[in-house]
Amino acid sequence: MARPREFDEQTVLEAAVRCFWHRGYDSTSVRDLVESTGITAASLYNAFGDKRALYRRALDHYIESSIADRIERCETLAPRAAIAAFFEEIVARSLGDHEHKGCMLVNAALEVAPHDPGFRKLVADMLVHIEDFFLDRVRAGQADGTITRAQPAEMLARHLLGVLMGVRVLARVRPERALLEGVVAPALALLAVTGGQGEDAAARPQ
Amino acid sequence: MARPREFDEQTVLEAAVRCFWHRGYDSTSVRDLVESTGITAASLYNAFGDKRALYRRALDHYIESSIADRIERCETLAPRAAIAAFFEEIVARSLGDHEHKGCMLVNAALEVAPHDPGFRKLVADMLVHIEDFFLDRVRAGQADGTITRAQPAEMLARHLLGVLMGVRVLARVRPERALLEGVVAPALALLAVTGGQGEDAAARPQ
DNA sequence: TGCATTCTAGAATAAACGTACTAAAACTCA
DNA sequence: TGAGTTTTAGTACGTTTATTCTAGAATGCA
Repeated sequence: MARPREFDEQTVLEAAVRCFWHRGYDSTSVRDLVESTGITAASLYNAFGDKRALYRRALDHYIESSIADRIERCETLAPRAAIAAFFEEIVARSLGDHEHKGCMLVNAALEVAPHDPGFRKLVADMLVHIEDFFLDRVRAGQADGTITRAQPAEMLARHLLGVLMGVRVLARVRPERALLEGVVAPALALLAVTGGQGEDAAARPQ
Repeated sequence: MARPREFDEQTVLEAAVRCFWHRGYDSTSVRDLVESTGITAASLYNAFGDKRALYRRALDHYIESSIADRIERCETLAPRAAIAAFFEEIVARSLGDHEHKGCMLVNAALEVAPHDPGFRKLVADMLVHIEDFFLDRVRAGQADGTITRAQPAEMLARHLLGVLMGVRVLARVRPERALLEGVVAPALALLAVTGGQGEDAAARPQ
């Protein structure tokens, strides 16, 4: 009934992610996007609306392919292992990120979320989702005795979320292994069952 | 010998800080700066060079008046109190920041530092300075027995720096007291001397 | 084979951008 | 007071921005 697209939407989206991830929303021009996606501005506007809508699609794509995927891979592991694996992957990725792109979600949290309610909700919801992953694993660990009950699961989960954000920020400016691992290690140690005060109450499950 | 300035450089700098802090570097136009500082573009270029140089001056001013000042106020307190007071102030400020401006240094860490070696060094050095403040207080606490020796001071300091960055990011998207305090509380609890394993070696100083 | 539709390419648009220029005004020192 | 200097105010400059328009090419269905 009509002429079919010559470009693959998925491929274009991935190129857009690369652009926005690397330079952020404002510093990425439509010209950059045209060059990097290989399609013309007209096709781009026709297919995605405007620059902001394309950014939204790119961010969604990043979240799905990067974050949601990582959570899915970790959430089936044993509690402590899940959390440790999650952070190990983050540190490894951060150290391998020689362009200092960081995490596109964290970048969005600082660049677009504070001034745009739509994006703010998107980012906030995703942060809740990550927090829920931590919460689920902490609760499971507290239930099976592998994670301390000296502090409420909710608090530990929030702490882990905060540490995650911290690693993502620091990695963009000081991508040093000792620093990033130093940030994470105490958080993991904190989860350990010490046998000291506060653990007694946790001796009997539930 | 010449006509004196009609504007006060300090006042202009403070207005520039407000602009850049609120909207970041890219989203702040020279017209915004002209409007907000009250001086003309010519005066602005004459006095500060170009937009980037003005941003640099504004960031320096922010660092000096906001961060360095806070560290100065806290570093004379007792070890645990210093760290607790530091975070209390951060959380209070974050919750009172209804424009979601966050911390200008953290914003710079994500917007300009990754692509500009000059700014990257400035931000990195400042992060080291904050880390050193934590390190100094942790060491003092370990020396007088008020902070755990279960983990090396360097690691605890790095962890605290990471948590600080995390709070600053989260506050811009989810400025909820429970969340921010939940991020911080376990970090403070971590510093406590538990009397459990690892503390024995710390019984005798040095 | 044609008609309707939707694609592509590239030029064109208007607004906003950082910056530079011109001229007048205001000050200090001789 | 006048020479010299630097600040002002306002405008103008050349880019770059996001977006749209005008063609023409390519397809599916009748």
